[in-house]
Amino acid sequence: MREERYINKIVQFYRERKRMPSYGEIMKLLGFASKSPAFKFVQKLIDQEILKKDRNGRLLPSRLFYSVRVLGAVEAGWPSPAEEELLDTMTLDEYLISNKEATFMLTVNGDSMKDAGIIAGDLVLVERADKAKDGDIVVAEVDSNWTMKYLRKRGKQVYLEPANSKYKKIFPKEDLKISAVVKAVIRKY
Amino acid sequence: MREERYINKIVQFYRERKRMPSYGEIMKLLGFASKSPAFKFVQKLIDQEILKKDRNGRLLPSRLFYSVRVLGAVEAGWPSPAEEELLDTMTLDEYLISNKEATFMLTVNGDSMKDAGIIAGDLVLVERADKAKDGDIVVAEVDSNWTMKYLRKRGKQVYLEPANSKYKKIFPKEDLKISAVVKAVIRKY
DNA sequence: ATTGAAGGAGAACGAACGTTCTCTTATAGT
DNA sequence: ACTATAAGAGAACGTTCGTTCTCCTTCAAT
Repeated sequence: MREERYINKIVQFYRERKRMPSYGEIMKLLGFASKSPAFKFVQKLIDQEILKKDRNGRLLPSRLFYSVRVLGAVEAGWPSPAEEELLDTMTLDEYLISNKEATFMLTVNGDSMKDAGIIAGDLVLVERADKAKDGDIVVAEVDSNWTMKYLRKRGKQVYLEPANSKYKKIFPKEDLKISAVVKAVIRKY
Repeated sequence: MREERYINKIVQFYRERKRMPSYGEIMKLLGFASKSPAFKFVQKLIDQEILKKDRNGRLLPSRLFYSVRVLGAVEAGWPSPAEEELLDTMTLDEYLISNKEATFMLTVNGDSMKDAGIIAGDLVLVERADKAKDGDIVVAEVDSNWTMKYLRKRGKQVYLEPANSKYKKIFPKEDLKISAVVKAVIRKY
C-alpha cells in the first residue's frame, strides 16, 4: 500500500534527523512537486489520528516513530499479517524510565542474585532512593561494602538476602545505607 | 550553576514537546526578552560541542536529551560528584534496537530458561530471522509448538536445549523452524 | 574613577514555515 | 464516452524561523 510506504519514509526521516520533517521536506520525501499534496496527505493521517500536531502546527512524532511492536507470549507464536495491525507498540525509554534525573545504570558482577534472574554482565536500571519496601531489590552500602540484594524487613530487623542459596543473608553490624532501588534489568546478547 | 539550569530547561522542553525549541521558545524558556541572548547561549553550547545543528540551522537533540547515565559496577558504589561528569550516557532504544523493522517483543511464560536468567514475566526483544548460530537463544516452532530455547548445532544434528535441568532437550521429530533470535531480555519491577 | 568585557534588549533581514486557494490532470464508475 | 471525484501543481498569504547588527546596561579588574 502506498500510504504505508509514505509513512515509512517519514518515520525514516525522523530516525535519521531526530525531528519531524516540514511540509517542504515531506514533499521531497514523497516525490511531490508542490507542498499541497504533502499537506493533504498529512491531514489525512491526522484525521485518522495516526499523527498529531503542535499548537504551532508542527508535526509531533507519535508512538509509530520510536516504538517496538509488542507481541503476545512466546507460546502464542507469530501473529498472522491480519493480526499484526492490532499489535501494541512501545518505546523502551518511556516504558522503563519514569524519573530520568534519578535513574542510573549499573553493571552486575557475581551470581548472588542468580535466582532472581540477574546474572553477571546484566545492566540494572536503578533509581536513587534512601528508602525501599520489603522485597525490593536494592543497591546498598553495608558495613562499607557495596552490594545488590533483596531488602527484607522483619519487624525492626532489616537485612539483605541474596537470591542464591550459596550465599548467606547479610545482617548489618553497623549500618545499612540504601542508595538505590532496582527498577529494571536489561541483558543484551 | 546557571548554565546547567538552562540546559535542563531545554532538555525538559524536549521531553515534553518531543522536539527542540526554536530560539524564540528558548528565549521564553530562559526568561529573556529578546532572541539574541538565546542565540548566544546556544552558540556557546555548540562551541563546547554540547549541542549540534542541522544543516538548516535547527537544533539537534544530543545524547543529553534522552539518555540514562551509566555508572560502573555495583561493587564500585556511587561516584562522587567530581566523577559524575565523566559518566557515559545512553539511550535504551538505540542501545537495544539495531533493526527496528524486524524487532519485536514477547512476554515469557514458564521457567525453562531460568538458568539463563530468563524468567516468567520477562520481556524478550527478538529479531526476526530464520537462521541462528549455535548457542543463540531462539524462538522456534518445533513439531507445531512454539518455544524459546538455546539452539544447539552438533554436526548435522540440530536441537533445542532448555536452561533448566528439570526439562529435557528437544530433538525435532519433523521440523524445526527458527523464527527469531533473542537479542535482549528486559525485566521491569 | 576608568576601562573592558560580557550580557541582554531590540530591530531588522531574507529564508523557510504552515496554510489556503485556484487550476489542471489523472482516475474510476457508470 | 461522460462524468464525478480525487490527486497533484503552482502561486500566494501571513507567520515564524535563524541570524546579524547596533545599542545599552551591568559588573569586575585595574
